Parts: sequence; structure tokens; C-alpha cells
Amino acid sequence: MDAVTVEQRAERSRDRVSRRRVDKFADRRAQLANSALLTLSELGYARTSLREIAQNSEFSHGVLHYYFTDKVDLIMHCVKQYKAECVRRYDEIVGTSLTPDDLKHGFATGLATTMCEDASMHRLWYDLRSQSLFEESFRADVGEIDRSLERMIWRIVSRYAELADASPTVTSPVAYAMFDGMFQHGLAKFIGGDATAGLELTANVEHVLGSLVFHNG
Amino acid sequence: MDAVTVEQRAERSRDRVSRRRVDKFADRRAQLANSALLTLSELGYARTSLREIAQNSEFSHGVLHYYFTDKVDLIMHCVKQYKAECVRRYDEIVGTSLTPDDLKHGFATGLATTMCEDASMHRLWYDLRSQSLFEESFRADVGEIDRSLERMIWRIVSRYAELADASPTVTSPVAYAMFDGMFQHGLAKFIGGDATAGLELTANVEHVLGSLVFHNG
DNA sequence: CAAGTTGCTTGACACCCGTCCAGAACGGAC
DNA sequence: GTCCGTTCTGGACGGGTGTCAAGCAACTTG
Repeated sequence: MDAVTVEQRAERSRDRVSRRRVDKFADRRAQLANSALLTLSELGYARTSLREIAQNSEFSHGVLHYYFTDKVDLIMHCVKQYKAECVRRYDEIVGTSLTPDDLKHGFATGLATTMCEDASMHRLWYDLRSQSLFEESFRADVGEIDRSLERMIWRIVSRYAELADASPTVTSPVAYAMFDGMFQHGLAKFIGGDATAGLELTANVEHVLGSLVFHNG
Repeated sequence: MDAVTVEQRAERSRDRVSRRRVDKFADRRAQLANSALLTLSELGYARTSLREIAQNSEFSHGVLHYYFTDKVDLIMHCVKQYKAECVRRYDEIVGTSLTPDDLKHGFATGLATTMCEDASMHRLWYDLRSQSLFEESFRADVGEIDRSLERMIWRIVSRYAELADASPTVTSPVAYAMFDGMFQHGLAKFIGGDATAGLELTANVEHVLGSLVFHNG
């Protein structure tokens, strides 16, 4: 009588003894989330409907409720996936440089590159973050992503200070807020059609990071 | 046969020879825009419908199309009104201080005050700015507001440098991006329920503004 | 092969949206 | 009073939305 819920399907799928095959349920979820991510980043949260998402995938709209409990569940799964991808990108930026100038330049160009190449994804992030100011149910996940980004920025700043034999002059939240602000305004410029936005961001980030530490001794 | 359009009504109203009475047409527009602003700041752009706006006013939903051509016309009128109010607030902050520390402290507390008192308005602003990354028709107005805010910040920074016999170490766009970033993150914290967000913003802004200039001589 | 589970499609449901419109209510001029 | 332009109401229309359930297809298991 009771319908099988998405949670129960996921549970079964996790409990399956035969793990020869990868978990098809989670795979489909990820695949659908990926389609949704494309549509979301193109239309924005408000204008994206489940039917639109399904139309840009190879499935029909009904299947979304087979893999996700409701729209919020879908969106949040997309956001988590986005977060993982985002952190991965930032991780690539860190740790490859051994001198302070290398780190500074690598960070600045890395930010500018992802800003231009993944502009649609980033505007979706800012869209969802704005929505979380109204919709309380978004805040937990959005807040978690925000904190992970802040930690990422702080790793850059403190590592840069370490390499330069210096100490940061700002706290972690302030550093994140500053770079996030610059990134956001660069993104707006870029989406507005200004092709120099990337180079501008690179220069600005380099300058600010350089002036964010105080040399010891 | 042709219906009288909103533009024609506005035109007649402007052309009216007897100006003893204030322009009732523009008055009602402003009144309705004000109701709309309240609803918008409470629900956000996506979830606000014309019927909801009308319900929070003392009129019916049909009248909105008597005073505004369509939904975008209404929203944009609200945004313009918001912009005027916003600039007014910032103007109150500037020019009352004669020492650099007074200006620094006045600016920091002013920012924190409006962040807490008008939190809903500010989140609407960030909402609309995010929407403008997707909806091109929003960009002109949003960009104009953004530029006016940048000019306002730059007046603060350059005036502070002048009072302190120093020179700014960053450009106008970077200064705006930094303070905007801090404001935005403070707002998120405040709306998330953190009562110390105001004081934190004050301290952060004071610190950053102080380190944003280089003393001459 | 047959039975049963899972995956997916299709169409329906109730609701909300922006827009438009016929007409009621109002208000001043004659 | 009548008349007429302005202001406002409330409902209708077409379309889009999230959600759900009935049924079909495909695959797994006995």
C-alpha cells in the first residue's frame, strides 16, 4: 500500500550485497543532477522548472521524482555536487607553488580562469546564496559551502604568508569576504561582456594578496 | 478603440496645466511601489507575485496594470526608489566627520546599522543583483546602482586618505568590492541569527579602511 | 520460460502566475 | 440633476508549475 520512497530505494541500493556493479541508483542521481546543473546555471534558480531540467536530459520529467523526493532535494544534490567540483578546482591551485610569487600568481590566474570558464556555474552559486537569505531551508548547505570556500582562501593566505616569512594582517573571514567580493564583481563585469575582466581580476588579486601580509623581522 | 496606455496616462499627467494638486498619478505609483518594495524584501524577487503585492497594499491586483505596463516596469520602479533611498542613507554617513578616526568610525557604524536595520532591503538588493547575472534586462539599472555605490565608497576612502594625510593603496573598484564583500558576509551572518554580526562588521570595516591608505612623507 | 522487481513514461490533478477586460464606483464640470 | 473621464474591482483566460499515480518496458531471479 505504501509507495516505495526515494530514501528506501537509496537504502536498498546501499545495502545490496552484490557490489560488483557500481551503485546504479547513485549514478543516475549524479547524472540527473548534472543535467540539472547545466539547466540551472543557464536559467538561474527561479526560472528553472523540473520539466525544463528533464527536457535537457534524456529522460522525462516524471523520473525526477523517482530519484529525488522533491525539487529542493534535487537542487541541494546539485549544489553538493557543485561544491565538490569547486573544491577540487581550488585544490588544484594550491600546493603547486614553492615561492610566494608563484603562489600569488598561480592563485590569481586560477581565480581568473575559473571565473571566465565557469562563469555560469559561479553565477548560479551567487544566485543560490542570495536565495538562502530568504529561504531558510537553503542556509545549512549554502553555509557549509561558504565555510569550505573560506577555509580554502585561508589556506592560500596563510601559506603565502608562510612562504614570504610574513604574517597575515586580516582574519580568515575578512580575507574570504575581500576575495569573494572581488571575484563577484569581476564575474559581473565578465558576464556583462567586458573581456578584460579576467586580467583585471588577476592584477587585483595579486595586489591585494601581496598587501595582506606583514613581513616579519 | 485603442486602450489608454500607462505611458499616455503618465503623459497627460505631466502635461496637465493645473498643477495645484500634486501629480496624483505619480503619487499612486510611488505608493504602490512602496507596498511592492515591502513584499519584495520579505519574499524575494522569485516568490513575489503581483497578487501578493496587491494584497499587502489597499488595492486589488488589477490596479497594478493601470499604473505599470507590466511586472518588470513595476520592479524597476521599485528598484529606482530603493536606489534613491539607499544613496540618501549613505549620504548621511559622509561629511559629518572632520578627523580620520571619526570618519572611519562613523562609516563603520553606519554600515553596521543599516545592515541590521534594513537587512531585508539589502538582501533584496543582492537578490536582484544576482538576477541581473541571468536576466539581461536588469543589468542597466542594477549596474547604475552598483556604480553609484562604488562612487559613494570611493568618496569615503579618498576623503579618509585626505584627512589622514595619506594616499589610497587600492583603486576604486577594488575598494568597493572589498567593502561590499564584507557587508554581504556580515548580512548573511546577521540574517542567519548571529547577533554579533553588526559589531563584527564595525570592527572589520574600521580595520580594513585603516589599512587601505599609505601615509605620505 | 514465467514471475516479480525496478526503471521510466505519460497524463492528470490542483494550484498559481501575468495579463487583460467589462463594468462598477467615484469625482468634478456643466 | 446629468454627463464624462478617471480610478478601481473582480473575474476570466491561457499557460506553466510541482506533485503524484497508473501503467508500460526492461531486466533480474527463480
